[in-house]
Amino acid sequence: MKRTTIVDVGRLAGVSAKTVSRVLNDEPHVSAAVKQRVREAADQLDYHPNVFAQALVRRKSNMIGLIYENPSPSYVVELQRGVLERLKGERYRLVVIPIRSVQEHAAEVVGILRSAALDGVVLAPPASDNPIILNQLRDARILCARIVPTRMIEAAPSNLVDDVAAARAIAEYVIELGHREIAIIRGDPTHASTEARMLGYMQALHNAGIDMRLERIEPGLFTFDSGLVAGRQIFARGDRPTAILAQNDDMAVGAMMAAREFGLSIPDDVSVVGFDDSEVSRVTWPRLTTIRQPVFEMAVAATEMLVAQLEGQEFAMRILHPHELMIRESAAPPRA
Amino acid sequence: MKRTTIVDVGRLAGVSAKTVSRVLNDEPHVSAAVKQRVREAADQLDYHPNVFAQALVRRKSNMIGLIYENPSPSYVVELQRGVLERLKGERYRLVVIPIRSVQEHAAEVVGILRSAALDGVVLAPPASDNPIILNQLRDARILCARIVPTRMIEAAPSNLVDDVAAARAIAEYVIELGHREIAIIRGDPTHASTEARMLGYMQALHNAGIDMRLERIEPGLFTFDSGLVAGRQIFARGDRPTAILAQNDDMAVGAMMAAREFGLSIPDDVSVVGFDDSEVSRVTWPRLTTIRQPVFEMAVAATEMLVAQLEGQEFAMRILHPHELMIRESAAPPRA
DNA sequence: GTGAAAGCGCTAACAA
DNA sequence: TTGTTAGCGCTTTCAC
Repeated sequence: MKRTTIVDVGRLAGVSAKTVSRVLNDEPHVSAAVKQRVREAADQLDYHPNVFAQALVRRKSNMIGLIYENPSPSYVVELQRGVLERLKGERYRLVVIPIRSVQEHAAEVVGILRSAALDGVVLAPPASDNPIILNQLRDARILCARIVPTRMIEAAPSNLVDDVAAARAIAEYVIELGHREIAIIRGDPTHASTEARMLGYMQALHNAGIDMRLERIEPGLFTFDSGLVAGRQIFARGDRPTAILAQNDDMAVGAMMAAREFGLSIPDDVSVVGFDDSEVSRVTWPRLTTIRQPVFEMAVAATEMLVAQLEGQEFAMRILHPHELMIRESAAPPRA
Repeated sequence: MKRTTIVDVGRLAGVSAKTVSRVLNDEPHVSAAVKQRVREAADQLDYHPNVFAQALVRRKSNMIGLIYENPSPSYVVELQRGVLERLKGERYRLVVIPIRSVQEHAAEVVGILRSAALDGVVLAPPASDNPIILNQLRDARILCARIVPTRMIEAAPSNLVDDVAAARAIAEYVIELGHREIAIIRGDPTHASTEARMLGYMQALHNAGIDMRLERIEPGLFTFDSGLVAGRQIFARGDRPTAILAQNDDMAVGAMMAAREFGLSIPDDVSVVGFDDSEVSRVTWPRLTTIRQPVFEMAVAATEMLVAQLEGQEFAMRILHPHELMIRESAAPPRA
């Protein structure tokens, strides 16, 4: 029980293997008649090319990877949706490569990629920022495109957002609502966005002449649970803030849950805002005021960059994606 | 700039290519001294095997696919997490293959799989139920393991849940709370679970002597938006039910959102229950009473079955996974 | 426009 | 215990 090969097709069509290869790869210099005979023979035999034989000789696998940490499910979903959207109709396949902690396992990553024999990878943060990964990728000649890197911007195609300005914008919005007693829930400290967003918050607070007290800054990990824990910390203390800035939506939703545990209603007793505009921000009640980061669009764009590179076409080296303040119901002026 | 091959390693170690192959594949009959020399040479040259050459000759790609439709993000996330969990430390890679509509595209699926050259696939519903896909998979000799199939149970390894009993259980719970005016939001009609869950609901209602009125059954698609629409329909009508049974969590959350639009509070004015115990059920407020379907565990088990098949080991042909009623705060006795 | 020969990097089968 | 030979199925020369 052997599988049908190019030779079988050639035999049926009365041509050589090479000619079959030419037809199937749309190479020029084949007569129309032969073309058709070969096509029919291939159909008749239900021929499918052996992708390994092709990959072996072409040195190209037609597989790309998506590398991410998995703190926030909603973020990961958007990311994958974007990559797959761009790959639709393309002959590339997506291999998903979640890394528990990029920080800890950076050195192993390229080994994984090599043995997976990927043509290229889309790097989500914090892998997109990791110099070890970037250098090894370059050495191994694996192409990449990045989502929201903050360092080595020129090293590889990048999809950027202005995290600082975005964070400043949502903080300014909260301040304009009248809040001055504000707590912050930070993201994973190994992600560069965490510091960038922090900086944006601080600028807004500073400009408004608000003194941020250090004990009002809670650590988090971009997960719902970490937001829940941070929220409990915040509400357990005596001097309750009137607003919470969470560095992503999952943590914001966690903080909202904590508020309920303390019998606080949102936004009447406390306002909560998030970051990312992920799916969860639209399905909670009240719906979450947040900053839209076009994660889906960035994933599409990164994949576009990668595919274009692989095909030897022109591609953008960097795209700055706009953010947008999404005003919903989770933030309101503080009680008088 | 050629990549290093087994021959290069052999040359450095002073042995033949075949011996290198033996060492690297942990085959027996190699002296300890040679083994070490080869290992060192491989390290020194930073040798990585060419997986295509291996795949070509072994007829095995070490890649498995996960086939799913993507109605509910929370479901997909659990599914992937489970597969990846089992694959951790294994040399298999995961290729994700979302299908827009299995119903419509069943015939194309196997072409996709063939050209992707996967060793096997994990089939999530409704692909796990699709006879076209199952038959073509068999013909193409692609192994599979299934999650919650309802038909052709013996055709391939299956992970089952008793959807009917589970649905009956949650409906009984709602009835015991005292509800008699109950609306239902159905899932995607192309998924077999939709009918199974329907049946379970009906049994509970019937046993309690409750007459289900057809206009109280709303169609849905397992998505948040479809739940929102269904909820609006339900609340827009004059005779408001006191409880809603939604066939998954995403739709339940949509229905909760609709309730709020109508100024109804949950569970005081209306109880809502879901199905699946997905992440979203724990992050909404009130938290959703639902039926836990061990999606993660089923994905782990299905992957286990698949890997065992691929390795020629023993594997279970069917596992029945338990469901569990998760009582949270979204359902309560109706107002007196 | 078409085909023959060579080889991608590896392993199976056999030989030594 | 180790090496030799012969492919896996395809594409890349380079002839014709």
